[in-house]
Amino acid sequence: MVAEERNIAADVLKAMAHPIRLGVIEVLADGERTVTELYTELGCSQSMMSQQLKILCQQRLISIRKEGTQKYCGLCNRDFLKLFDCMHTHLRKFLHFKDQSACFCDD
Amino acid sequence: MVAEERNIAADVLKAMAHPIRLGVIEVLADGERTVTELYTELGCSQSMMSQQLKILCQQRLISIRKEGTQKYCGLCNRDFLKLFDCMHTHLRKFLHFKDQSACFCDD
DNA sequence: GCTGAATATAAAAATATCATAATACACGAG
DNA sequence: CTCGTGTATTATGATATTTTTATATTCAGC
Repeated sequence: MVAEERNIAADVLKAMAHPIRLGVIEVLADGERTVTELYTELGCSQSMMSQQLKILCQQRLISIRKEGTQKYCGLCNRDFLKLFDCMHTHLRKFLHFKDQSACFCDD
Repeated sequence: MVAEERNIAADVLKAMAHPIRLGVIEVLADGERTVTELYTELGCSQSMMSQQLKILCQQRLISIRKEGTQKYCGLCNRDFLKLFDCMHTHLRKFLHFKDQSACFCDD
């Protein structure tokens, strides 16, 4: 990866690096949802959800289609779902270390 | 994933979501490096690198071992390297859409 | 103990992100 | 046309990240 690509990749990752936005991706893995369904299911305000969806959409992580007065959101790239598997494994290890206070760093 | 896990996962992703930190992971995929090698290879200041390495280490993405006056950095979890494959594919699509101005969003 | 190389920390200014509240827009039903 | 529902935008303050500069620490060799 060349430097410019890393800038773009960092922006994509940044778009995923938020609890609500991660939640959206996880929920959408199960299939399309409307905006209302998303903010109800994830327990945040309508405004908050709208803003987070915009960020995900700008990085082409989700797509949005209009149907009447509602909008349906879906995943653009199911490939990134692999991330959740890696993350699960990582968190197990990470939390394990946290419990044991066995840290590689000195913080 | 439950809400608390998503917070932690978001922190891990945030640690990756930076051009230099992505570069570090990419370089370390090839094998251990000293701090000096890293900031030379990636073209940033020593101080900058030291700070970024700390962030990666705190999230257990890299490990650091001391040897004399130097420190050697290595990957903790090669599993996340899959991300670079996903990202490559994604960037190809993303840049394609950018070129074509065929955007799902209205920005 | 002194020096130099490798690395870490602190402080600070610029910028970005987060979260909330208020308001605006779009559209179908009646 | 008006009303209600679904969604978007804007403004704002609080907080966090980024980057640079300056200084500190650590340790091997002399």
